[in-house]
Amino acid sequence: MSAEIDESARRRPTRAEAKARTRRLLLDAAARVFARKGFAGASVEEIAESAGFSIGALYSHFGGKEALFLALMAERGLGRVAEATHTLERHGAGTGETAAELGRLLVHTADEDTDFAPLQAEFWLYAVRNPHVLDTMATALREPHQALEGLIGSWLAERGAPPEVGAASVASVVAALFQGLVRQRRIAPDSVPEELFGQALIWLFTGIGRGAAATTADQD
Amino acid sequence: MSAEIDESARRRPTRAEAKARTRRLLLDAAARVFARKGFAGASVEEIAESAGFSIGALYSHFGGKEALFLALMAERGLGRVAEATHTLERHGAGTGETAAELGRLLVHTADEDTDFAPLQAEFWLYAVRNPHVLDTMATALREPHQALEGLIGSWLAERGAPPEVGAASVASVVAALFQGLVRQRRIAPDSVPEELFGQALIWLFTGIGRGAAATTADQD
DNA sequence: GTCTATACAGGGATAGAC
DNA sequence: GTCTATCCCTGTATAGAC
Repeated sequence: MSAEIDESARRRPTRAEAKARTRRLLLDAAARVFARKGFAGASVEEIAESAGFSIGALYSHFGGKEALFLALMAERGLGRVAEATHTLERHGAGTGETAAELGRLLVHTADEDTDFAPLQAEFWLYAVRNPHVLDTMATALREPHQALEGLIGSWLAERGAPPEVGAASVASVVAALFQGLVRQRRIAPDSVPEELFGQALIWLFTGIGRGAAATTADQD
Repeated sequence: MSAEIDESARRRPTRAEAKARTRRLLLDAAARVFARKGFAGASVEEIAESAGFSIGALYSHFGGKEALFLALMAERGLGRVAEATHTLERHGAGTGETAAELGRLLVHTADEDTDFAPLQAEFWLYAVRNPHVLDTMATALREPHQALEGLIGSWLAERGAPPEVGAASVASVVAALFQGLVRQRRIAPDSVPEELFGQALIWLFTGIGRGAAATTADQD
């Protein structure tokens, strides 16, 4: 995990580096504990101990429990979603290969990165309950959402989609679908097989490509 | 809300009726408070007072905070989703009219029934964190999910979808999409316009009807 | 910067009166 | 059945030592 740190830095960490390391370890621990116990259910003691420090260190770096939570939200708003989007850029649109890739992404998020979805849910709940952090949340979401939007814009162009179809709307649909399926898989895995996400996107993009218009009745 | 109770019952409520009424009021209050404060953040005192009773009454009807929460989960697992599905049965598949109806359903759920989504999130988090209630949650979900599945089965048949397309999978996709869009709308309303849910379903069903197969590459 | 010790508040649960 | 009073644990936050 810290293999990238070069030798000199490892031998003589400066105070600033040590401080930054403590901060990072506290944030990692906070992500784990908040995901597993929730914001209200988590105690600062458990977070500090899980990071290998004491309560005092936590209060020194962050003002308290809420400040720590908000810092986490700002720094890791959407986890590794940016990377995932980048991965997808290597592929075309709606092919079987992309679908398989997306299936693996969903399975990994739901079954292996088990802290991701609960932490996202905690962030969402906190934002909904505290209107003054709604903006923070919306801001954290904007960047990855726009990355997805750009990617989808290319896909739409490749497939010759009608110009009325906005990439932003399609991006919202894709993101909603992903989050919804991940959560559903956690409580009823059988109802969300690995291929479903990719399959749904194929359906979606096929439908868009075939010019199903907004207010138009079906063509039967 | 209690307009259906006949006159005689209103004049002389038996002890059993009074008890049932207290229980219902406590459950209503619990739904409100749990939605607004979360499971850990809610206090039994606030729930009891919000219902117009004291802590003692709550402990008499339910064993405690957790038992109350679980009772709520079992009784209202998915809120008014069953009714919503029933509403949709009055319409055909993928028409502009149905789309408009679905848009209104989403807007109502996101903007007006403001306690719904947070309460669902609390249920989900609790189930994910306490494996022994995962079954309870899955069970509460099965019935409405099957209703949706039946509805979608008819739609698929009407539109002449390929037989490989399973109604269960499509139902998962539709449910995931709905939940995802509702949550997204709460933090960034502009990114989820009223028509989006209906529009997405039109895309989806058009794609399915045009025979976009699972592992088949696109037909360009 | 990080630790230990402590003050202080909040809330879950129970006992007994009515 | 419902209420009031109380016990006791947990957890946040702070103060001062090193």
